[in-house]
Amino acid sequence: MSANLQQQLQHRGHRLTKQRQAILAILSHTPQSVAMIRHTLHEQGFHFDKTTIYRNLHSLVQHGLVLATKLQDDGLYYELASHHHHHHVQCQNCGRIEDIELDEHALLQNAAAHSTFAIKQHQLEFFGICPQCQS
Amino acid sequence: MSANLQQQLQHRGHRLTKQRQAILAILSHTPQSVAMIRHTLHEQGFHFDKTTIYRNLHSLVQHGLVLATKLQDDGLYYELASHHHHHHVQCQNCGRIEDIELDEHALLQNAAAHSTFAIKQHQLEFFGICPQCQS
DNA sequence: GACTTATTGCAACTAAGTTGCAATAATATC
DNA sequence: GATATTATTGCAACTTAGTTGCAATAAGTC
Ligand SMILES: [Mn+2]
Ligand SMILES: [Mn+2]
Ligand SMILES: [Zn+2]
Ligand SMILES: [Zn+2]
Repeated sequence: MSANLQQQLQHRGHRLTKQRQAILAILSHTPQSVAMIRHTLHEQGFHFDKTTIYRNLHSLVQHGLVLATKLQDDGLYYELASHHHHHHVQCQNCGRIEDIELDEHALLQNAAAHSTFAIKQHQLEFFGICPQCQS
Repeated sequence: MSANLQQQLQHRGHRLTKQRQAILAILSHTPQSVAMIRHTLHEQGFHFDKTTIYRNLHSLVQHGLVLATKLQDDGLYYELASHHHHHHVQCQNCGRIEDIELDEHALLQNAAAHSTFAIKQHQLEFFGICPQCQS
């Protein structure tokens, strides 16, 4: 767990419980579902209550340390927020998820040019076949 | 209900029940949640079981007559599939949803240029403030 | 009208996520 | 280190959208 992240947590009055640390240790820049996170925690020998996991994810999102994304299935996927804004591609065959960094400026102009709304945010995910599954 | 739609249904062995007709009559090109659809049905004096509504929406999506979209909240939003591919903007203030037709070619090139996946589909929704809510 | 079978309604169920609360433990203060 | 404060945890009970099995109903066909 980065010193920076730890600072941010404590600065906000968050405590460094072993639950929160374990959860943060599992999160990465690849979005993971709650089921995946819980599964990994179990593999590592942790047996936290689901309530604890949900509450931690929510508060981390609330405080901007973690991002929640919707993908194809139900529920949310969580990833560390420490990267700059980007999107994802998910393999329709194996489920692998990868970051994809678009030309955001082009995207936003494209949108602004076709709507009268003052656009504040967007949600964009791609689906396809990853290199491994192509061959 | 368009003659074309009716044809498609019967061609696929679907029956024109009053339930299915009422549901289709409510659907438009603006995505609606199941709650909204059920609410309108009630207003119109129909009291179909929720099972019937879910099953109809699912089979209509399955057969390509209806599109299901994810927006900000949980659950899916349904709209008629008879338009060409497009996206939506949802007002963060009043909830109003509008179609938005992007330059899809530019979007897909933007994506292809930044990923090694063979991209097959995408999911893109915008959120902002509608003209009415701006003033 | 009689026949076939897609569709409906109902009741029971499932499971993800939430809530209230008393017990616990991380931090601050001395 | 001991003490006080309160964020956080675990548990049990609950909520609620959506699903499933099945017998009754009603489209569509001849
Ligand atoms: Mn990412
Ligand atoms: Mn639309
Ligand atoms: Zn793959
Ligand atoms: Zn509005």
